[in-house]
Amino acid sequence: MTAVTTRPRRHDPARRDRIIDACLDVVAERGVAGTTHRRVAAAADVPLGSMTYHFAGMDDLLREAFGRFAQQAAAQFERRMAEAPDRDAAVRAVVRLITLDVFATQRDLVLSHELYTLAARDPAFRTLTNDWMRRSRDALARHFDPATCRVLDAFIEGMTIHRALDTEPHDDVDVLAAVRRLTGA
Amino acid sequence: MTAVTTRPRRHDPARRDRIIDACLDVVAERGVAGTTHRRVAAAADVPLGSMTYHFAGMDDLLREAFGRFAQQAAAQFERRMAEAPDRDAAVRAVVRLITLDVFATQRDLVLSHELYTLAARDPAFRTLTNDWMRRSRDALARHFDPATCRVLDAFIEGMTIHRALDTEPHDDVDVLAAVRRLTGA
DNA sequence: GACCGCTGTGTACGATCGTACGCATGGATC
DNA sequence: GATCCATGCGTACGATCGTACACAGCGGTC
Repeated sequence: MTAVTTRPRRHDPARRDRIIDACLDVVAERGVAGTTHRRVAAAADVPLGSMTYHFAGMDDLLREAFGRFAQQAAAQFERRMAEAPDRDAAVRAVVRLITLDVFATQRDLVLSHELYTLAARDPAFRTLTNDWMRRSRDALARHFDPATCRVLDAFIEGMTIHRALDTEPHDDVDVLAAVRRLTGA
Repeated sequence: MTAVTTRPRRHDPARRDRIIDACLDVVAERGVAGTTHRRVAAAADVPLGSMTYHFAGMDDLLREAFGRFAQQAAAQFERRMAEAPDRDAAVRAVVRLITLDVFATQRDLVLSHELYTLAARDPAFRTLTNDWMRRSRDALARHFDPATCRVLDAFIEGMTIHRALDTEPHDDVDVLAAVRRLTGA
């Protein structure tokens, strides 16, 4: 019935993108466990039928969504590191990444954990995290040797997680000292 | 009908424990997303009704299960560190933790990630990770100063994750060097 | 040994899920 | 402007979920 509403539906290339973004929103809010086709469709304001039309299934959608997330996170990391003119500036950039930048928002923290959780079980998602890690290390490689890049990247990871989950106050000076020691600066 | 089978059902205190352990098994295998009352009941070999009898809901069960997991993981960490007689031995113990011990099994890796994911969203689970982190730091405190304990704990975390997710070969010598630098040894 | 209350279980119900499938719709072709 | 076909949507179905609730059966009490 009705059909009185405007129908500019034909050929909307942004629709698929909107679904992917909405999927990340739903995952951030309810977790992968609580992410359903219906909820994503509602968040993206598309009909339920669009879900199975654009994506083979939930796994397919999640792969695309987290691919986009990892891509954006890596790009942001690269941008931050590219701004550092020299080694000392790179050290301070790393400290800044840990103390406030990357997972400043609860959303990004949750999404990265959800991705790691998927990657821990599913090799398809592990390629996403591997690419992300490689790009991070490459971004660091402009200023540090390969072995240092590896441990430094892991250190950033661990510090970010701990600072996000820990309720106790943090001392940024300690982070700077640790990065200096780790990089031999 | 039937009722011919033996029925030693009365007062089985191990049943509740078995459900908790089975819950961890199911989570490790299918993720929190795929963990249902029915699957846990089947894994624990208890009737479905037992689920709601022993636990208020899935959240309640997960809290207990991950509480046990975090408790066991912390105890294992403490045990490993307690074996180190001096500072140098502690450094080598940390390296061993990173390179092979803690998350040697895929199961533990998956479970810890699932816990972090829950903690990132739910404060109730965050207290579990906080206790775990505090115990880890306290175990390290026998050999290192507080600031070092914090960054070292985070480094262990990050390295463990990266080594578990990364497909490239790892160099344990680099890890030793990094821990030495980080601890000022 | 008859009775009773509590512990634990079986089952059924309503909600919600993913997915298949028929059809509306609007641009392309002549 | 009539026809056709691919794109995209609405809906309905079967499966599976969490949970409520009636009741079975054993240990304690007299």
